Amino acid sequence: MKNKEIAKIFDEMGDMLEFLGENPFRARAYKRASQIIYGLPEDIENLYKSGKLSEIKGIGESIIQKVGEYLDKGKISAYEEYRSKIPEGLLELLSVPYIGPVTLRTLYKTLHITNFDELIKACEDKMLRNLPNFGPKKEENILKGLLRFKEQTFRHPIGLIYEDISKLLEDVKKIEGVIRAEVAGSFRRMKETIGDIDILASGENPARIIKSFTKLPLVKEILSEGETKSSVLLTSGIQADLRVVDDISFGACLQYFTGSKNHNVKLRGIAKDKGLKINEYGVFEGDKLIPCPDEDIVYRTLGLVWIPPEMREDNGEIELAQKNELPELIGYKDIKGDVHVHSTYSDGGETIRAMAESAIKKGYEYIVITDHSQSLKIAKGLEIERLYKQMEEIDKLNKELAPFKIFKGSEVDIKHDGSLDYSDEILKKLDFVIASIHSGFKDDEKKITKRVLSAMENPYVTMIAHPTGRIINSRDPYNVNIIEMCKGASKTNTYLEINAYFDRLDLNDINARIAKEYGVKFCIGTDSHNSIQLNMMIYGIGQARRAWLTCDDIVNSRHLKDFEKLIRIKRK
DNA sequence: GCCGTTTTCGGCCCGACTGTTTTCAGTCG
Repeated sequence: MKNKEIAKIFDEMGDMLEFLGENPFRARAYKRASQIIYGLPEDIENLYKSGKLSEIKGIGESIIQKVGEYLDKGKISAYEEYRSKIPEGLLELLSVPYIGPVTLRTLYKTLHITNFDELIKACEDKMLRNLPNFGPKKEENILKGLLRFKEQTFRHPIGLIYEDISKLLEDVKKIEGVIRAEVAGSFRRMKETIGDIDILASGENPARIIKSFTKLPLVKEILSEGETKSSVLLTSGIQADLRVVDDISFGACLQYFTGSKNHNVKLRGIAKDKGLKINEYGVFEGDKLIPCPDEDIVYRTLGLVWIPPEMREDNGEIELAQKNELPELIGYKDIKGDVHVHSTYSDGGETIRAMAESAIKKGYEYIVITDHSQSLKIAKGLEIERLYKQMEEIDKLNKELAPFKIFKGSEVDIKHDGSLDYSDEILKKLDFVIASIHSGFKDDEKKITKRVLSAMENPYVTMIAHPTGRIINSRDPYNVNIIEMCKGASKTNTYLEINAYFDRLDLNDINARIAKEYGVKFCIGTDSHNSIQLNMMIYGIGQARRAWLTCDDIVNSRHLKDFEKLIRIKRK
């Protein structure tokens, strides 16, 4: 599937046009097309061939022609032409704070800057301050931005900063004069990674609230401080922004700062068509303010129903909200049990009993213990003897802990030839078999897809875990053909996992949405190796909500009895 | 470059903050 690579080219073309000083709306059109293509729940090649690409808003004649050119020849001549005009690596500087297209163009044309190191040197040599519209302060900021950029090139996985953010929010809520406070931005949309933290507060005397905010213990450096808005750098190195408004504008402001940008741009377009104007203070009819203390009023005023934040990416959710046809997403409390849990039998840190008791405390009805299989020596994979011993222990515990149920499972390796790490005779004895790839990540598409497909053909395999193997900020997905995998899963009634572990979150939102189109059902599993990690379930649910999944799609949102039936469905 | 039951041309979201200016350009979200 070439969606991602094509999206990347159009994104870059947008940057190039901006840099070259072309019509900014043309640049934006490319970027928009890029985002649309990136989020497509279907293979772009199919859409192109069936002529359905032209039905998508934001994709016009010129983009379609270029998509065709890429599918045909593997490159786009317009892109190649722009690229020949711009030094390699120069556009990376657009990601540096304080450097936009205009600044970069000036730097390139006057000082002939073409990369990161040259720009650092120019700043240190004080070469920037005498350029038109530059000064010492701007030079200093750019240097700071460069150093910050060098330190922190990755976005933060949501699971790593969730607790920090919750703590910061608590601190903001305690500031004198604050009436309400919420975290907005990509955090509220439950994106798998977070760039910076957006906090929104309402209260009287915003300037005083801003002042208190900049003095919170977590704050390392103040980047900007105004009457209603401030940006700071936290001790953890993450940027946090606070915006303070009157309580009557809280809903409008929360809507506005939750984004995404594309979602908001479209909403504003709708407002405009209705003769209204939206900004962070509310909806305006001429000069008349329609107060929006709560977010749903913004949507209602525009003739829409309220849209869950996780869906706000302008991927079709606005059109559904206009028709009141939004799916009822799985809720954060709808999961009835965890299907991917390790114990001390393999590489987990706690006993089966400890994990089960923690699950009971969370209100779960069941868990599936899925320790590694024999050949994964590095993780103390279970030889058959120990697997039997584990089964006995689970039987005993189940008598004691009923009606809570521990299912006997295993995370079984898919070997290089596509066979599984236990024989069918053994697998038959388990309630829930996870098959997953832990080796041969570099296999080509054909081979790795075949491995996964043949695992799914096995009647005892219940689910494929972390189906693309990617690790956020660390390992690219292996080259499995998503569409073939989805077809296979659907055909064989094999579930696909949404792995909730903070740096996996795999399937991700886009792939899970594609899978749903093919009729695939899912389980969300935390891959926990200790009881605290059971809490990561929320990140998996967030990813599922971003994929528009409902309880009907998620097998472990079912109560024990139904779940038990659904995990046996293949064996009949 | 995209879009349009008012338009096939002329629009394209909107405001805060900073640093440079002396009324505004650039960046950011």
